[in-house]
Amino acid sequence: MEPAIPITRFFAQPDPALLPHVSVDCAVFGFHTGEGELKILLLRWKHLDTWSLPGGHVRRDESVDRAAERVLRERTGLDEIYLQQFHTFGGTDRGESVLRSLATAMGEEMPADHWMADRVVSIGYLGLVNFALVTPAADALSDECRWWVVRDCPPLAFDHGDIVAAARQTLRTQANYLPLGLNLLPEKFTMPELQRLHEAVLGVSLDRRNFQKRMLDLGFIERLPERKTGGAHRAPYLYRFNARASSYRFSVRAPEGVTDSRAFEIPPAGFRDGA
Amino acid sequence: MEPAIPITRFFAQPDPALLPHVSVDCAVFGFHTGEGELKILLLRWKHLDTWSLPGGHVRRDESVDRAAERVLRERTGLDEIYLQQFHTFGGTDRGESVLRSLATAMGEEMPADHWMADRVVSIGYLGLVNFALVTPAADALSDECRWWVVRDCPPLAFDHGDIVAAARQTLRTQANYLPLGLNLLPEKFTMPELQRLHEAVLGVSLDRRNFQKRMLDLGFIERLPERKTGGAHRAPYLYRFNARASSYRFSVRAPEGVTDSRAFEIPPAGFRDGA
DNA sequence: AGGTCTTTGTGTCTGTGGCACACAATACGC
DNA sequence: GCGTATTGTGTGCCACAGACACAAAGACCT
Repeated sequence: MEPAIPITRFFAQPDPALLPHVSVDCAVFGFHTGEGELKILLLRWKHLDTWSLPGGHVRRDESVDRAAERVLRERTGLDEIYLQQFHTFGGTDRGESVLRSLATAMGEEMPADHWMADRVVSIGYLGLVNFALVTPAADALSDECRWWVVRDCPPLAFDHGDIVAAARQTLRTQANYLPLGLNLLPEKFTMPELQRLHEAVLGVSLDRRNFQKRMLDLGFIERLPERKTGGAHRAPYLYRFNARASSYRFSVRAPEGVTDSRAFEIPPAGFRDGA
Repeated sequence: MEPAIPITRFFAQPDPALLPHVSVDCAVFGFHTGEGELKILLLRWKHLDTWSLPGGHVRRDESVDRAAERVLRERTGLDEIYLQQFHTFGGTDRGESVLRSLATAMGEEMPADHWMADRVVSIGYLGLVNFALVTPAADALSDECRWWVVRDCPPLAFDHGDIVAAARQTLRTQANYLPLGLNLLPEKFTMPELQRLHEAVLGVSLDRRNFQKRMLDLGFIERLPERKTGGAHRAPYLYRFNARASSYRFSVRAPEGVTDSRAFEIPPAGFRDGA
């Protein structure tokens, strides 16, 4: 894809194509159906044993949303990804000094007033992907890009720990009203798989029977005639998300994910049709 | 408060105390109990018949949250304001050329590469204030600062129309679970006043009896022995928000307003206590 | 003073949905 | 064939939202 970029470029003069002081950071979640674990995509910095979220600066010719899409395309190989902005992190010290450590470790020079070590406001994006389709790829500043089980996340650089915590909270609140599995599961899935996904996101155990009823009542999924054979015990039916659910795929959502669809609106109390 | 700042300063060299490319815009809502109208605070640009949201650049020595607080302190005279970040607007053209029109109209010079006309990513904040306590004050670039009935909002500069629309949507989703009136109403208020506030925010009419029941069930307000006399017809009781509700006042909230309190969490489906 | 009108305070009924829990059906291993 | 684990389906209870009835209170009229 991208041509290899010389490392020195990052510690040289400002790149005129990039907008300083603004970056995007993406908390990308995937779900491993076999293990039943929620995972997150992390990068390991070159020469440092430090992990962080995939992210990067915004190009002057792209919107912030597009920047997040580009970052994720480069890290995952996927072109269409569910992405949602969820919060912007703008503290005065978000750990920019990590970049100095990196430069030192790489034997590079970083001027005292270097633009990348300047204060950066970071816009957090929540990404949901089909685990099986992702091919993690490191970037110019990192050695490794791989999935981590969210429960066993390593310490993260900058304030990325806070960003992950906020992303997980966003995920939890949305789990009850959104077709969460739509972007995280393969096309066909079983009810137990969907349930384990919800349990991993919410961090609680759910009643099997009530869960199934609720999922079907939401009207997002439909049962197929086929069953999943091969496993022990009774063969579960396969399900898939229907057209109603699919209308949510790939859309970068407005504030709180509630602007553009009825499904996101929490019904008001005491509502009456009369004017 | 602030010393008067010479206009030319804004069109001179970059202010080293400010962080370029990043700004905050505040959608500040108030509720006029008498009129029963939801209002929003707007500024009119000097020499132009154009209105916009109060906002400004972020200082290098303050967090983004603090910047929003500072802007609102300057515009309203209030020190403690309910503020919540709700979305970041980062399109490639958010209407920065308005600033060029302004400079021209004021007979000022604005260099082609001027820092203020450069692309800006803006972080939107939702503010809720007690209407009666606000003393609107214009800033150095505006002639006038005043309340507008939200329904009759004039066209706004930049993409501020989108920002207001997003803020109103955020308000609507939160109206059902948050002590909305806590920050918008005076200390003591009647049930009809609270209801009119909710109706103004939601844009629907609500059943009086069910509304009262619901509000009391939420446990945020308590009835006082006093009644509001003077008006015609039966004198309504006065209510006030209790300690439980007050814990939400003045906190700049985390993503989607759901991170730091149970009250913001939407209960999961199929929840069970067992591990 | 009594009647009328409007607004507020309180209660009832019903439908829906969440949640706890029971039972039948299916697939595998012995 | 039988036991065990898992899945599919149903039932009852309770809380709550929503529709609606009726009583109480204050101001104004005659």
